[in-house]
Amino acid sequence: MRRVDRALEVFERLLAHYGPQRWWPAETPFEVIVGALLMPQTSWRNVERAIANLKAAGLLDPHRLATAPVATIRKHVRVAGLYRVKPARLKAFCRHLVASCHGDLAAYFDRPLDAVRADLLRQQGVGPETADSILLYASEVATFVVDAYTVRIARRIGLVGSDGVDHVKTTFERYVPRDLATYREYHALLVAHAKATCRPSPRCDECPVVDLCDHGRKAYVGP
DNA sequence: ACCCAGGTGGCCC
DNA sequence: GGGCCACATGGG
Repeated sequence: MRRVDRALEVFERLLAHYGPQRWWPAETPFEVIVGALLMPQTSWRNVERAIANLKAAGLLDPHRLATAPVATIRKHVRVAGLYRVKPARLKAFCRHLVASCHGDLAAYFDRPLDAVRADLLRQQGVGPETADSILLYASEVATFVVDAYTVRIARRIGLVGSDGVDHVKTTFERYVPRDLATYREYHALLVAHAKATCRPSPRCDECPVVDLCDHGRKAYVGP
């Protein structure tokens, strides 16, 4: 099977098996950004708790976070771990938002894509995955988000070899039509699938794309 | 008592 | 530029 067909069939089968995921689980674009900054190496459950704490304290707002003491922010987001870096990143990002666009996200995103992405990558704690997550789910840019799960699954289904993140991203973007809803859904489905079966010790008999995988066979290359 | 989580930044070579 | 490593909480 050609790789383009495989990429599309896997999407269809994941969608059929898991159903629409309705990602990103946040109420506003700003919440998406806060969640993305709190996410690294942390379970979504704890990120949700941290966001709920900020909301309850009336701090879930660019201006409020930009001026709140880091110690105060830390008190609320400690549950998300890495508390010596994440609160500072959160505040710094919000200060940047206020300084560059008065906290108006629509204005922030209203620039050429390359400029926005480069600006995101300059912010503390924002790497390629966080930047693309923000663009895809907080803005409306059809860019393919590649996280550790995506790399692992892409290798399992034979879409790529032992290539790096950049190659995985360009591969998906070449084979999957550049459609916002599709990119959002595909990434959400890959995470759902990873959490369900495609962990380092997968249950092959439960995998909905098992005949496209090499679970338990030598062709599998991954962490 | 381990190991892991939807990465990132700072090292070192 | 690639290959390590610390980071910190909460859950399996």
